[in-house]
Amino acid sequence: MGRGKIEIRRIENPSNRQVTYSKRRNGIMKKAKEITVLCDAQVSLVIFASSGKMHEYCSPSTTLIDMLDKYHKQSGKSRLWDAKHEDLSNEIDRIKKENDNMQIELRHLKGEDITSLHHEELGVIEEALEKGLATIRDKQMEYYNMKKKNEKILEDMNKRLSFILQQQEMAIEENMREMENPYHQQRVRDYNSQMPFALRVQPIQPNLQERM
Amino acid sequence: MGRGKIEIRRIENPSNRQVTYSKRRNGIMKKAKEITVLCDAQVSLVIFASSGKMHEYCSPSTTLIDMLDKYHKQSGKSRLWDAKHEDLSNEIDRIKKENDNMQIELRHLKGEDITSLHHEELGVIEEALEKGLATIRDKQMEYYNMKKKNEKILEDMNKRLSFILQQQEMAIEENMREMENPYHQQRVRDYNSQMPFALRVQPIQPNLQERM
DNA sequence: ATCTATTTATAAGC
DNA sequence: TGCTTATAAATAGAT
Repeated sequence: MGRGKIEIRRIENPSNRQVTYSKRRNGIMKKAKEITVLCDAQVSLVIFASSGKMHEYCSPSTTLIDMLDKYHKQSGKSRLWDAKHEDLSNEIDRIKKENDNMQIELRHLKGEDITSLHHEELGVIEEALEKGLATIRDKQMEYYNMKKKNEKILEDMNKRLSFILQQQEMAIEENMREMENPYHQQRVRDYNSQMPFALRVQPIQPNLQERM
Repeated sequence: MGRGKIEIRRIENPSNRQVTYSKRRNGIMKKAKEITVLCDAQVSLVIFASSGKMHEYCSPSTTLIDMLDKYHKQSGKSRLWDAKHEDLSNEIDRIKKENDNMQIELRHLKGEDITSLHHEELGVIEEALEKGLATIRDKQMEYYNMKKKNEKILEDMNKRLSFILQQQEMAIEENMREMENPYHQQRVRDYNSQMPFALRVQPIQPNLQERM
């Protein structure tokens, strides 16, 4: 129902998908409210967008908990809860095992708990450490090079600015010698007091914006 | 939407109400399925008719229980079900977080995913790697020293055994020259054939029992 | 968010 | 329920 007919299959364009989601979610919510009123029904509706955001509707006369109780009784699926508990327990075991393995690996990399390791295992760890260290040091080197480069740029800029400053000072002194009347002297003082601002150059070097 | 417009209020005629209920229930179910497919959403829908009859829809990729689990987390409305469930859920969250952190640390130590790290963080990692590497190398050194020590012991033993062997061979040759009758020759052959066994010394050095 | 041309849902009737 | 059809609603696409 719209300008064009659409096939009922995943909308690939994320933006379109989001828009359609909002519209249709509102539509369903409205329908849910209507059927509760029109037909004296009880509705529980929970929707999760792919983004994870949730919306819910529950008919006014009841609560989700009541609905679940009723659901429970009618479907006879009370064992689902136990099964869920078991699933959760299993997942906990699985993750814990994964956790332990990682912990051991971490400790080994930090040189802890290595007394029980064989020569070959030590070799593998050593290799991993060397590789990691090399990569980290490359990155550090990158950082230092960048810093050095920035320093050089700043130095160059300093030199240039100093040079300009000197030139201007010389020019001013020369002017002062030339102009003797009060009007001219005033102008020279003005010029001088504004100099510092003229030299406040912001060094907008892209490298300086990077993380350090 | 139909031959006539209707107000959204309870349909008094029970028969009409029942008919409308069926039609609209189907309509909502259809919409629910469509939004699941179109927008990659997850929907849980439970409807009770005033008669008490229940209908439900749940998106294919999930279960009512999972939906409720997510609902639980997002809405913060606890006590949707028993405390056990909540405990298990919480523990999973906790362990998963721990897991993620370790995973990140591991990856960093291996020099992966480090582009977003600051200089200081890189320094910390570098230090950890250096420390680990030093410890591992100490251990390796220990191993090499032990091996060298064992080698030396074996060499010494070899020298001693060679010396004894030589001595014995000399003694035998001398005996052979002295003894000429068959009886004596037989005894010498016996002695000779038993020699190798006499020299099979088991080097029971404690160092050799350690892991390598 | 708002606007419409169209599609879809559905009220009424059988 | 199922089918039909006139009409109300929902909504796709554009702005």
